[in-house]
Amino acid sequence: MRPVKSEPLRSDALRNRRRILEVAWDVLTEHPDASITSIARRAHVGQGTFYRHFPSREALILEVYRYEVQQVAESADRLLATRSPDRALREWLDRLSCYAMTKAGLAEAMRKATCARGSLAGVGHDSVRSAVETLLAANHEAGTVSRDIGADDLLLAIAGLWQIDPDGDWEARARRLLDLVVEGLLASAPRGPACETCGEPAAARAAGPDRGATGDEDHATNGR
Amino acid sequence: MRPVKSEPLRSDALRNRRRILEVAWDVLTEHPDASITSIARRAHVGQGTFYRHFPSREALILEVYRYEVQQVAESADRLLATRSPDRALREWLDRLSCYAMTKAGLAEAMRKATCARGSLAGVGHDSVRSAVETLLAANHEAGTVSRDIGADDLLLAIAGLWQIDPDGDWEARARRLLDLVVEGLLASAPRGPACETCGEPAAARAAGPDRGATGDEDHATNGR
DNA sequence: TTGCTAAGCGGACAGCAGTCCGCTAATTTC
DNA sequence: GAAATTAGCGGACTGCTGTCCGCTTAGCAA
Repeated sequence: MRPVKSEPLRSDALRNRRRILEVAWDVLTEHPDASITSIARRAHVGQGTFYRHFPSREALILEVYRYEVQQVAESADRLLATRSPDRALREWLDRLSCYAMTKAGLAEAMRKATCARGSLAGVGHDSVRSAVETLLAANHEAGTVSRDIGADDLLLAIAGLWQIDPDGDWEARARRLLDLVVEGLLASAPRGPACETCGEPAAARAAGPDRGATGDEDHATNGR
Repeated sequence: MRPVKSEPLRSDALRNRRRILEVAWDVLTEHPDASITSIARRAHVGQGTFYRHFPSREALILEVYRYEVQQVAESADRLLATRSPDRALREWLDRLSCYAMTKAGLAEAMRKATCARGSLAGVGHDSVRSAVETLLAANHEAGTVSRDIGADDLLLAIAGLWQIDPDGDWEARARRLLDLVVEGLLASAPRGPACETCGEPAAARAAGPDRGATGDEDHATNGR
């Protein structure tokens, strides 16, 4: 218990922690479902040591990918600065899913972490969650999404993402899912969804599924 | 392996199977996360026997609640007979979530079963899946939902349902989730939801520019 | 009834998650 | 530097999932 970084760790503890993370990174990128036991063994630490640092498998994985996840989370602000709130939201979701899918094991972790009921609000998700909150807030402000919809609701709606098999044609499935979710979000807009013909609040619709040039923004690749 | 009901079971096998199901029902209603071992023990069968009948925990649970799940699944037809396709879909989804929530342990099983990647297409889900297909087909026909959206997509979209804590205020959360999903579905409609201002349909935008009307179903998703 | 055969049994077993606790050694105090 | 104090260590242990395989016995044929 107590994985929270409270007081400064003792030197050997810090060394162990780092070693575990290194080994975990190596092992997990190759065998996403390697056992905790094997990781502990390869890091030359006892089970007890492992669990003191990472209370659960998901805690480990989220920590391993923390830096990179944070990158994605932080890109929300940049997206909001250069795009309309709805487009920003959609692109961010694309990035999130893309990242989760390509980083083998992470999707799994997200899934499990979300699966462990209640832990959604738990460890490491915080950065993602707050990113979602920021994006939603901007959309609330712009009137593109109903204020009735909170971060929890959105996270729940995209829960399906973590179930997609990263080895299959995840791109198409993820796109269809996000299309659907985003359509739903925009349809909830206080000003109502767009109408092409009379052009009323059509702006809301802008975030089309095609998303051609995502080019510029760095895709937060490769951490560490 | 081979839980598929192929040839008629030998009498003792049948007896064991029934006994396991009985015990499982009792135990699971009281302790939704009772261990397989304990169920096997209380049913006076060996582990091997248990696993021969039910290859996984989820298989057991889905079998335990099979009759009731089937009831829900079958209600789809009745709903379709008395309501518009979109209303039928929505009401059915409400029923499904309501049932899953109130039947402690089932939500859990659904979650796990869906969580175990790939097994979505697996055991027991068949009745639910085909109900979804029926409902979607009706909506495709009526033009209320884009043909691009298949049963898999919908099941993915409502994956969040199984994550909701049945002990919390699941009703509100489920409602918001389903509102969102259904809005998204209807927004994808080829004829689109009518525009209040000018009455024109918002048109085909939702389906996405690429891959226009592919026509038929069989999304040929999910390889492997 | 008796014997044959394979379907089915069940417990031993391997491997894992997660806990516990006596021991070790890093750090602090003098 | 030595003693005292704990933070931290690590492996034994519990209980679980899922597999395997030698034994039992249901079902059948004569």
